Amino acid sequence: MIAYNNTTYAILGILTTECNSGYAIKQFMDRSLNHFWKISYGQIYPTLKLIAQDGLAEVNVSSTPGRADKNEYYLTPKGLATLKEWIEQPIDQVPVERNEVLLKLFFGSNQSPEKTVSLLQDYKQRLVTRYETYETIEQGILHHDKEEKDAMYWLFTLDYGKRVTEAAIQWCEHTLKQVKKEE
Amino acid sequence: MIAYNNTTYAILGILTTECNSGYAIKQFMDRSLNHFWKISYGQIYPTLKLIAQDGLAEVNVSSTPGRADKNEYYLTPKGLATLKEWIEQPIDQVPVERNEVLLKLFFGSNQSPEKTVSLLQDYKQRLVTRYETYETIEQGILHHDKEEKDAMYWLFTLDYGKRVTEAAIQWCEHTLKQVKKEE
DNA sequence: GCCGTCATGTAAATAGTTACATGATTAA
DNA sequence: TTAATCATGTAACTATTTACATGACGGC
Repeated sequence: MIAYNNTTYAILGILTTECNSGYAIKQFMDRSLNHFWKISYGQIYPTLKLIAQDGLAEVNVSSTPGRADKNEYYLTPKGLATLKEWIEQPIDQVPVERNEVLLKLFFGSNQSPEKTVSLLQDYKQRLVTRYETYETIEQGILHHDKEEKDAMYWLFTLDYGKRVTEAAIQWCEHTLKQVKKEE
Repeated sequence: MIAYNNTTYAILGILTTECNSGYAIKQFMDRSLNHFWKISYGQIYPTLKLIAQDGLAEVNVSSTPGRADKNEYYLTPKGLATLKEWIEQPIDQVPVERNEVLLKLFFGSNQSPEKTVSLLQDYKQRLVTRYETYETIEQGILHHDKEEKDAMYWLFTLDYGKRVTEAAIQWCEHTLKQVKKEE
């Protein structure tokens, strides 16, 4: 079996839900996978083409009068098998998560402590906002998608986001105290 | 002033330390920035060339008899100014950290709970190993680089890594319990 | 004689974003 | 009339990794 990249598998995965067009996939991603997998149309449309070409999905052009044509993709048994095989494979390595704030902080001795304080305060603020977004999405799932077969798994990934973000916020607070001592 | 990418700034930053050749930069990165910024030779050498071209660093070819020539780069005042300016800029957005484990977990309903348990156990193991690596590096800095002007900042970034990794490990344990109930 | 370390570099492939192009409908 | 939503797509650019090529030294 051919190996695809993770973005292709992400799209195959979304095709197991109600979403079946490029546009719908993007919508779905922006609302739910956004915190750990994000892609642009520039990747979605060519990937869908490839998926269809390789027989992992079948295309159906749906025409609604007075609406642009919509290409609907439906997973074939081969497509579902390819997805399942990938899910079962253990990941080969945990990738390095690039962090621009840490990169700037690492070279912080070339800067005044006050500027470092600003950097950290700004970062903390963004993390707090992110945390609140997670909570909002979580509430949405709890209220509207409780019967959805995937709901439990969606909540797991959100819980991850919340826990890791909370740890990062606490680190900000702790580090801010340390840096302020240097002023 | 021209805008460079973060990788270029990372290299400029490393040039403020004792490291001044492509090879030394790679060594340094692998030992210290590795957990939040990783680059390959394929990026380092071309970037160093660009940095020199733009007058951000000067090159000095050091020849030791019976050794390959070494290109030593030294930051110019312009290079240092460029670095400082970048450090001071607030980051424009916190990027999405891609996570293959979360991606597989998100589509977990297409798989048996036992397989999900394996996925999480494997992930947890890798995170524990990572945590231990951070502790080792931390001890190294505390014992060997205490007088180093950058040591405090290096420890801050390690603390971040430890806290976030610990939160992820705890999430694994918590989620494993939940998934096991489904079996 | 082989392996690890020191040392520099390029070419090809892959991955991904951004900007652009198009065009219809609906609601304010 | 203007903005938002629906809908698809491509071209150019940027970023990055991987694989390859080269070669000397020192220790086992």
